[in-house]
Amino acid sequence: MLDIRFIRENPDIVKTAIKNRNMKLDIQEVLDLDSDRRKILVEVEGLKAEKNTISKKGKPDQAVIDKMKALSQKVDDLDKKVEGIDEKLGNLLLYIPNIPHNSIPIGSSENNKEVRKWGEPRKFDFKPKTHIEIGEDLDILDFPRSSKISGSGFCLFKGLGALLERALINFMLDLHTKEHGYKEIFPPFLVNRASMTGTGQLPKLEEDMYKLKDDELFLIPTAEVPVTNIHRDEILDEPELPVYYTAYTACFRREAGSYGKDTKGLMRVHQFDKVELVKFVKPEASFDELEKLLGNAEKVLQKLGIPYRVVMLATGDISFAASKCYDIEAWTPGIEKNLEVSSCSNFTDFQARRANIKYRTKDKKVEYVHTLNGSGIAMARTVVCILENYQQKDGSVIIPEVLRPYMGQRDRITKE
RNA sequence: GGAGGGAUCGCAUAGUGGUCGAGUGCGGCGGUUUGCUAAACCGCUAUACGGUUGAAAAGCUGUAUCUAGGGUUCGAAUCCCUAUCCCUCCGCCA
Repeated sequence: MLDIRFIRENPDIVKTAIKNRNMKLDIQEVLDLDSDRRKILVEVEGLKAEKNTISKKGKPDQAVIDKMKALSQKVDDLDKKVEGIDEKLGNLLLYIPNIPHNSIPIGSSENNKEVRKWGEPRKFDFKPKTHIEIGEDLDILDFPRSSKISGSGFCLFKGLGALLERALINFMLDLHTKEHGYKEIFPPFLVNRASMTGTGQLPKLEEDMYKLKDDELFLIPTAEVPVTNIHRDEILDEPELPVYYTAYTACFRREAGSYGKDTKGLMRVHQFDKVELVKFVKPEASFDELEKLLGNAEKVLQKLGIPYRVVMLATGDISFAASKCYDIEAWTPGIEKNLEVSSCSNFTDFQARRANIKYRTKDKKVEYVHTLNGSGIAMARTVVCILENYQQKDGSVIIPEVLRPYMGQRDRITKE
């Protein structure tokens, strides 16, 4: 959410931001409502002041009571008007996106900018199989049965496949806690509406979320939601910052409207595991912190030995709440794609304002923190990368060295 | 699922219809005193949204906020209703 005062004072910046995001949104109504609201506030607050003065005098006579009744009636009417405006205004503000940072390219996804590449795609002396074929041949992935149990878009890991999944989670959490200074969190997987609104999933993306109708709870689409909301409605002290959290959670996404896209195998599933990185930082540090966060996520792929590229997203491609965002795309030789395995974003004060997360500076001022998050990294697609990049001619898969301690020192996955 | 009890300023507590513009203690910040530390003493101590002065820093001022939302009343922290959360007990349960 943007600050209404910022919009009032910088309408052109907001309009440009909306245009650069290729969105159609008119902010004139917001400006009009805001100025109406302030006019009425002046009037109603004056009347309330008068009421307060009278009621402080103690027991009134009949004339005063009559006057107060009339005043109360006026105040009620005006209060209702303000309430109506507040509701409309609040709703409109929730649909105004963050201002993209001036360091990112303007335009649609075609203007995304590759900032670096790491690693060389492996050369195969045989035709590489897809992870689906590898998984079936090794009997570590079972799609027919996951469909039977749950439906399409789910996966069932078996044996060393299940162990690989668990090894990846533990490896990533250890890396981020021991080497990158994050505190480990294990949050609830079900959250309330206030949390979903705080991080920006609601109200816009409600149809993408799994919802428990009887309890008004949502399955989390990412650990970002519960972890960022840890500090919702709080004022942190400056010395506490920066706060770094990492969390493993399962993530649940309906993927409504994406039927037919990447539906094969593990590329787009309704439930997947992810290790997430979340930061709360001082405003002046947030763009440096984004680079560090990105580096932390890249480190996972480097240690796993999977080639990738880093892409800076253009104004039309970054998410609603983000000011700047990098995607990490890993190369997968079987399905021959660059798969997005991580997305690292700086939300500046956009989420903090929505979720009301602040900090108190040394000279006692209260300001919004900046929030960031990034996948560090998403599991299902990482499994795709490992299986396809490390497959051997004999059908086995070499286990990357860093994972071996988590897999009983085993060095390859073979059919059991 | 059932029965009770509770939620007040960072923490602890006082407050059962107007003098609450929320008291007190602790903590925190600033000051006095001091060779240093402590103690003692004095002062300050939240957030949001407006208005206004100012170049700005900042100040002055209004309104709202005693978990949240409704209601009663001329007037609500206080009375009533609902929701949420916490605690105790019973039942069920990994």
